[in-house]
Amino acid sequence: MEDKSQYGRMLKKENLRNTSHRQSILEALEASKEPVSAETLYLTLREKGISISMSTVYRALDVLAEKNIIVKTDFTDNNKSLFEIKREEHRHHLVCVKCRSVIPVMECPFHEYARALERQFGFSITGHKLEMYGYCRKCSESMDKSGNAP
Amino acid sequence: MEDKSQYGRMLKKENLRNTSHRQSILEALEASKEPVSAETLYLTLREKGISISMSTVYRALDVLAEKNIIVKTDFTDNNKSLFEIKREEHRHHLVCVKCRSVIPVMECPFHEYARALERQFGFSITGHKLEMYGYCRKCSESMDKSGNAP
DNA sequence: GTGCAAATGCGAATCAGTCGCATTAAGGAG
DNA sequence: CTCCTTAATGCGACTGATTCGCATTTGCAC
Ligand SMILES: [Zn+2]
Ligand SMILES: [Zn+2]
Ligand SMILES: [Zn+2]
Ligand SMILES: [Zn+2]
Repeated sequence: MEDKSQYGRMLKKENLRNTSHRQSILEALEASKEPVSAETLYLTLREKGISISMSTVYRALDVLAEKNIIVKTDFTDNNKSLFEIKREEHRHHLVCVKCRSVIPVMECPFHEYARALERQFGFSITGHKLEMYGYCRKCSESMDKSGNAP
Repeated sequence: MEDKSQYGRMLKKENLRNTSHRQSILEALEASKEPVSAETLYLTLREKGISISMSTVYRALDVLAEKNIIVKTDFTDNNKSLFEIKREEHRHHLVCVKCRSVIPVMECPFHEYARALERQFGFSITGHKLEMYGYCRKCSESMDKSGNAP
C-alpha cells in the first residue's frame, strides 16, 4: 500500500481505531520483504524510535490477522509465529530446513482443487496455507560436498 | 501398520531402541483417526493404564518425527503441535475454524507444481504441508440459520 | 470540548515445550 | 544367562512466547 490514509481506511472499514501504533506496525510489515516475528517487529519499531510495548504489538497483530489485514503463519521448529502484510498476491513458501531461509512463491495452483473438495465434503474453504520443506540451493550444494545426503 | 514387530523394525532401522513406551505411542497414533497433541496422547496412554511422563511423550514424539516415522503439524490458533502416524498415503487437512474438526484429504495435486518449483529455484523439496481453513458442513449450516455469515 | 469505549503499558501469569541429572532398562558381547 | 555400555525415562525446575488484569490514555462521534 502506498500512503498512510490507505491504512486508515482499511482500519475504519473493520471498525478498528486508526492509532499511530497500528499505522507503524502496518508500515513496518509493508516494508518487510519477509514474514517477521512479533519480537523482530517490536525491535524494528524501537529502533525507529517508536515507543511501544510487546503487549501492544501482540494485540495489534492479533486483531489485524483476525480482520484479515495481515497474515499469521507458523512455520514449525522455533515455535514462533510470523506475520506479514496481506498483499494482493497470495503466496506460498519454500522453507529450508537447514538454514531456515524462506523463499516466497507466487503461483497458486490451488483453486480447482479447492472447489472439488468443497463439493466433495460440503466444506466451505475460506483460506489455505501451503508450506514446502526441503533444502535450498546453497544447503544442498554444501551437503553434496560434505557427503551428507539430505 | 499391522503388528507390533513392524514398529520394532522401523525403530531399529533408525537406530532407536524399541522401548515399550515408543511402541505404545506408535500404537496410539496408529489407532487415532486424526492428529493428536502431546497432551491428548499422554492422557490416552494414562487411561490405558500406561505409566509414562510428559517429558517422555515429548521426547519420543520429537525423535519419531525427526526420523520421519511420524509427522508433526502445527495448525495455528491454539499453538499446540499435533502428531500423526506417517501413513503410506500422504494427506492434507480441512480444518474447521469454528468447531476445530479436522477432515483428512487423500488427494495431492501438487507433484508437478513441486517439480516446477524445484527447477525454478534450485530448491530440493522433501515435503510439504497443506492446510485448508474454513467451515465444515455442520458449522456453515448452523451459521446460515442464525444469519451469521461465515 | 465532553464522554465513553477502545487501545495501550506494565508486570504478572500462563502454558507448551525443554533441560539437567539421577535412575532404569535395551540389547549386544561373551 | 550375566555383565556392561549407553540410550531412554522420570521428575521437577526452567524457559520463552504469548496472554491477561487493571489502571491510564487516546481516538473519535456528538
Ligand atoms: Zn538452506
Ligand atoms: Zn495458494
Ligand atoms: Zn465445524
Ligand atoms: Zn500433498
